[in-house]
Amino acid sequence: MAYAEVFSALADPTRRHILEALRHEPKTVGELAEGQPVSRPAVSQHLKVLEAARLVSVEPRGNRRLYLVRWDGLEDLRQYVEHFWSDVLSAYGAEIARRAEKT
Amino acid sequence: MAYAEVFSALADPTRRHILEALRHEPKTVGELAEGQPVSRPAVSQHLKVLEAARLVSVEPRGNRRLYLVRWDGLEDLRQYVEHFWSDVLSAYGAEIARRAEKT
DNA sequence: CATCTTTGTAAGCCATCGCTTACGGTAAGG
DNA sequence: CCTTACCGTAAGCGATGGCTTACAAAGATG
Repeated sequence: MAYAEVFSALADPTRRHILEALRHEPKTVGELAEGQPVSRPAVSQHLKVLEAARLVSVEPRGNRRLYLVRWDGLEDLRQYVEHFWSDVLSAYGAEIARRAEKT
Repeated sequence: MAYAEVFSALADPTRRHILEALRHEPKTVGELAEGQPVSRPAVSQHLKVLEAARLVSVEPRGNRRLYLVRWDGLEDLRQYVEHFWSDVLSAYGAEIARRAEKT
C-alpha cells in the first residue's frame, strides 16, 4: 500500500477541501474550482494527485469530468489508522497491567 | 484542529517508521535512529515534527529523552477519518436508495 | 574537575511542491 | 463550420522539505 501518496495527498489544505466538497455528491472540475481560492488548473493538478492516491475517481460526462470519492481508497486509510490505533491501545493496556502486577 | 500538521507528518516514510517503532514501547532518540537509514539529527528533526503534530510526546530521563506515542493526537486523526468515512458511506447509501426509488 | 554520552539546533544544499499563465484538445451549440 | 465552454498539460518560479555536517548544551562517569 502506498500510504505516502495518501497522507501527502491529504496534507494539503486545498486538497482536503476538494475531497470534503465531494463527500456528499460528485462534482465537475468547474464546480470544485468555484469553491476554492486557487485557479482552475491548480484544482486539476490537485485532482490528479488525489486520483493517484486512489482517493477519487473520474467519470467523463460528455464535455465535463465528474469526480467522486473512491470508496476503497478511503477504506484502506481507515484500516491503517484503526490498526495502528488498536496496537497503541493494547500496548497501553499491557503497560497498565504490568504496573498493577508489580505492586 | 490542525490536520495539515498531522497528515504531512504522516506523509514522510521515515516519520511513519519512527512512529510505528514507538507503537509498542517508548524509545530514546538513539534507539530510534539505529533502525533508520538516516542520521541521528535527521531523526531529531522528524521527532520535532511528530511532536508538533501531537503524535508523540517526550519524557526526559536524565541524559536521554524518551519518546512515546500520544494517545489523544491519534484519537483525533481516527475520528477525522471515521467521520469522513461515515459521511461518504451514508451519501453512498442515499444514492442507492434514490436509484431504487426511481424504478 | 575533566571527559564522554546523548541530544537539540543552525546552516546550507538539492529536490520537490504548489501556484500561475499559456496553450491544446475535445464536446456542445448556433 | 465556427465559436464557445470545459478541461488537462507544459513551463517556469518562489517556497518548502528533508538531508548532511558542524556545533552547543546538559547530564553521567571517572
